[in-house]
Amino acid sequence: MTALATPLRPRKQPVQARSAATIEALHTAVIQVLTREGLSRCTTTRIAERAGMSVGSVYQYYPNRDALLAAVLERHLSGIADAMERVCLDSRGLPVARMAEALVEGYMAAKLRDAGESRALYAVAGERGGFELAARVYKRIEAAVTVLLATAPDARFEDPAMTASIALNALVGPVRSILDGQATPAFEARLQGQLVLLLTAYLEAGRA
Amino acid sequence: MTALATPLRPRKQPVQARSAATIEALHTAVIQVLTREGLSRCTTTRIAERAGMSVGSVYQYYPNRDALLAAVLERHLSGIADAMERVCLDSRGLPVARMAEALVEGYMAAKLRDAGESRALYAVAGERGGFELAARVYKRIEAAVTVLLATAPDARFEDPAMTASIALNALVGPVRSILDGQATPAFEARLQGQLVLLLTAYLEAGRA
DNA sequence: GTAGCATCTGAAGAATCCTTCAGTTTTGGA
DNA sequence: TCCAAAACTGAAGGATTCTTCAGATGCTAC
Repeated sequence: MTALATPLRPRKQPVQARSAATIEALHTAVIQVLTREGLSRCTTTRIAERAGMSVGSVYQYYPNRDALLAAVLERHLSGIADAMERVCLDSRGLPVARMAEALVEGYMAAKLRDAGESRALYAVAGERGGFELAARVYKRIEAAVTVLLATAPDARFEDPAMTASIALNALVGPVRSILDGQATPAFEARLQGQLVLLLTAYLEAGRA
Repeated sequence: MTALATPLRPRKQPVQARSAATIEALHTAVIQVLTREGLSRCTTTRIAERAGMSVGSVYQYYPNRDALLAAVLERHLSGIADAMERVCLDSRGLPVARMAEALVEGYMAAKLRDAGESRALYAVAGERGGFELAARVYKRIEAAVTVLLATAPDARFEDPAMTASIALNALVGPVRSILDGQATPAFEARLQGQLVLLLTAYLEAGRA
């Protein structure tokens, strides 16, 4: 809610190799505790125990619990954004139908790669700096998609930024619904087809 | 996570008029504390204080904090579902383009009517019974939309249930993005137009 | 091999929180 | 008017949690 930017930053950078491993263990422990216990029981003690270290070590790298959770969320979201930016670069100049395909496949792949992680972090994204963090990362992706749309040979959009925003956000809900309920690969495939249809129809209908 | 159905139920029904008022005050207090303090600081004491009553009173109606939060969330979601079911009834037999309009307008109206409430409850929906509760309510809406789609004179869908699910979930993301960032009414209107375009294009493209 | 920095440990203080319950106040009907 | 049931009160027990810090341990460069 308030400006918690500074105290949400990590505390120090790893110097030796083992500390990098510690941070890694910490991050995966967060995911595990989150899925097994839920956000409210995702406590520093439990995280440390799961990571096989002492509570004190946690505070060596993060000034408080929220900073740790924010770091894990940020890494996750950054990964998604990286993947999407790559997709956008690789799809420049394609017809919009192909862009739709690429965007859907890229987003689904990125989110479903570590389904557990994605699922677990939804709760974190709904609190504290989570909102702002997620919003910032989505802006990144939106910007990339906006640029991408401008390169389409078979379409020109009146307001590419808004089109990009709608297109992206339209994927969020359906993909999350897969993650919440557990879907079979077969169902996922059908759903991917439907999402491609959704985006393609929207993009083709929306060109000026 | 685990089966907490029973202890999440309210504890007793109001008999006198004042107790109904108490419950009402409790619910609005939850929303207020939620928006002002966030989920983790949305404590029984703070809620009671905000509602102008003693902590004990809270436990007269709800067996625990989670049950109270679940009740508030349930009422909110039920309201959305009611509105959407009404929209579906009122739109039977219309061409799919009109259905798309009605669905978008109905959903946006329902969610934005109490924007603060919607915003506040996203956090609650991401924890505990929130998942299941939200899933259940969305199933209700999906069912209504599925039935609605079958009445379209200008389209027949191969898998109406999936089409309904995609269409609905596609609205979730964009509308939430409005709620998170604060949007001007002008922007909301433009966005509504885009969502109508999105749904219309999808439904018209998806008819068998 | 050893000095010195990097990491780790984990008990303990301080702060909340959830929930209960014995007792008080209010209400509505007889 | 009066009383039994309904509501409400709020201090206190029991349980967690977050965070710190003084000391132990591991690593690496010299």
